[in-house]
Amino acid sequence: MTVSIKDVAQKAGVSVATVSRVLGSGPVSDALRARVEEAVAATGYRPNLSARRLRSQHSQTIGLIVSDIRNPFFTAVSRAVEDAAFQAGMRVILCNTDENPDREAMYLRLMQEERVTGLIFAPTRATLARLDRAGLDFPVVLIDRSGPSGLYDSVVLDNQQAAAALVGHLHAQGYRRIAGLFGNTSTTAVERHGGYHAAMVAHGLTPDARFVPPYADAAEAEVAGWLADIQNPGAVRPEAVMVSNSLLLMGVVKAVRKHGLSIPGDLALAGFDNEAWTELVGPGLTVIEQPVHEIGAAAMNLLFERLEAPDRPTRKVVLSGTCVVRGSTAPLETFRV
Amino acid sequence: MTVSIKDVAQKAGVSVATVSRVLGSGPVSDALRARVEEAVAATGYRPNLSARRLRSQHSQTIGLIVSDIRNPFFTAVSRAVEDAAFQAGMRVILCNTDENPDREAMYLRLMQEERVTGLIFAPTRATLARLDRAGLDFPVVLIDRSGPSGLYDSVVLDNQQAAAALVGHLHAQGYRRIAGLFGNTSTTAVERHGGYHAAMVAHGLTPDARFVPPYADAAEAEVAGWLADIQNPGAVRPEAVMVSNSLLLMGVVKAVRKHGLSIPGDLALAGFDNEAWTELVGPGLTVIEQPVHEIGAAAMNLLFERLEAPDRPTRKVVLSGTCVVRGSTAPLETFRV
DNA sequence: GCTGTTATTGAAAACGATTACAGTGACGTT
DNA sequence: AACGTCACTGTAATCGTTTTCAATAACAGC
Repeated sequence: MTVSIKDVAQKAGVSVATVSRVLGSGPVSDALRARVEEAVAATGYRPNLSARRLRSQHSQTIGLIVSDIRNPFFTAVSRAVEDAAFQAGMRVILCNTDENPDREAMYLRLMQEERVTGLIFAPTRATLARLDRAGLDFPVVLIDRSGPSGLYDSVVLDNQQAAAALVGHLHAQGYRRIAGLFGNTSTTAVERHGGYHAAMVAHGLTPDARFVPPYADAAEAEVAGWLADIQNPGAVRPEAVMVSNSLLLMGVVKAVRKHGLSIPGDLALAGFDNEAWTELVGPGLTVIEQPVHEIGAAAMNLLFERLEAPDRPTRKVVLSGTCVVRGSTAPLETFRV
Repeated sequence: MTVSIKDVAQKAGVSVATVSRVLGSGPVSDALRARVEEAVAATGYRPNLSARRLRSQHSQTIGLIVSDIRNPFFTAVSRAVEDAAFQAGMRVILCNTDENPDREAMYLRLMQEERVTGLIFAPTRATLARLDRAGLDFPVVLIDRSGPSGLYDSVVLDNQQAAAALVGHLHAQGYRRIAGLFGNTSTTAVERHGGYHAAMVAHGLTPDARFVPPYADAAEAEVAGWLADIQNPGAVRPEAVMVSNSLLLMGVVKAVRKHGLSIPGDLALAGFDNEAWTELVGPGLTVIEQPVHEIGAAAMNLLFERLEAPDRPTRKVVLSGTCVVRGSTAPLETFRV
């Protein structure tokens, strides 16, 4: 049915080797080259990539395993990875794990069966802990999350510094009771909590950290609890909250709106990820902007460099975020006297 | 280096055929099966998918070509497609075309070289017009965009009806000067414009449609033009605008905010795609919610059905959207007497 | 004991490409 | 004239599987 290199060779009256050389790069006389190209066009021949990969032992494929492509951070990263990959003539296999270690294990197995050239991976804490023992025979670059173990190259945000910057900004704007809201599954949240905690202490403030499952609902419920106390003047309610990711941030905004309260009048907000909508909500939300495209591109670079030099020591690329200040953290005194 | 089925066979003292049968499904005695499984575990053997695909002539791969994965609509669809694919033991190759016909052509070629089992494709109008002549030898399901030609299965929203519903809603709320803002590349926009136009005429209103490139900036600039006239009481400015996709909608919101105007007081808004942020912006934005997950799932279903019955007549699955009413289309009389 | 059946098993032929190797002229050198 | 070199070109091995086909053994029926 489908036309193979042999059919092309026959039609052009040459050997398969010659056809292969025309398609790839080898010495072929102009006359034969023309005949072959004509035969290729006439037959509509397309090389079979499975056969090519099998024979050449190069899959030209890189794996990308993230928790959920619907998370805009990973969407942007994946786009950067795919652009870089296709530019280098490689394909990408994208997998969503939903933070489920079983699925992570299954996809790691898949990566081995695909004989991927390399893998870019945002693992859960659980998988990260036993990644050393997975026996992967291709280079891995971790993104977004990474452990202290220097076994793998990685690209991460400077989470400590970013969280500290948000706390510092809120402090400078006059806020003192600054709560922190964090997801309870990723190492990212752990690091951001670290930065939050250190900065609070450094400013002589009392940390007040809450950990919730990484869903908007959970954040909304948590914050709804605080806000219910608003009628009670005696209650000590946070004046501001630092939120460790955009999904939780969305939940917090929902809770505030549902209670008919105002930002930042009743609660100041600062979060992570400069998604398009953060500019449009209320007075605009102050966020840390991650260099998402750079993170994907840097991961690909690390991967390519490691492929060239497998034995160089591993590196951790730490990129810093930018604090985008908007109305959600307006100075306290401008609206409370 | 990497362990092959031959190594496993040798270690277990059996033939490669037996190993293959253990891994797949074939008659193998319990004794040998145990020996093979032990050898597999001991060697850490992983079958080579390229070899398997080459030999079995089944790629177990489906292609997914969209314009940009960062468009939340496609993000959600892709997630649905991937879930369904992995459930069926298949892989997905995801490609972003940026609405560029050259890239579409290149990725179509790639799909042929990968010998994909099937393709799910959101083509530009240009590519759609010559898709018949592409000579693809695998089934294709079109999503989001589709022509009248019944050559391919497709899954689309009932765009005419949805746009008409928005116009009808705006009309019912008391608005009369209702502008329409559409992207100028996709068939989707064409259909939505059709629904808009018909509904306007049906309500005895004068259509006022503008077509812009599908970027937030373009929409923002367009609307900024209208709003500049606000000081001029003689100018006939739209009271409301129906926007044909969420990216443009974002641009419109930006323009209104930048001019310090209010929604819906100065301009009522209705758009497409119920993204999370539309609930949080201003008074909430009225939108048509597309059944995104269903669209992806339906596309996979059509694909699987066609694989089973290649000759059945093509089908077009038309799903209808839901109108989610929010504050951006509050009744005109509530704020203007 | 001979034959037919059943259940396993292995040998070997694909699948469709790349590539090492050898062969063939043509041509220039000595 | 003999020989080395150069530039192509074809033959055949190979990548790691699956699958066809034949071979073998065990066992029942006669």
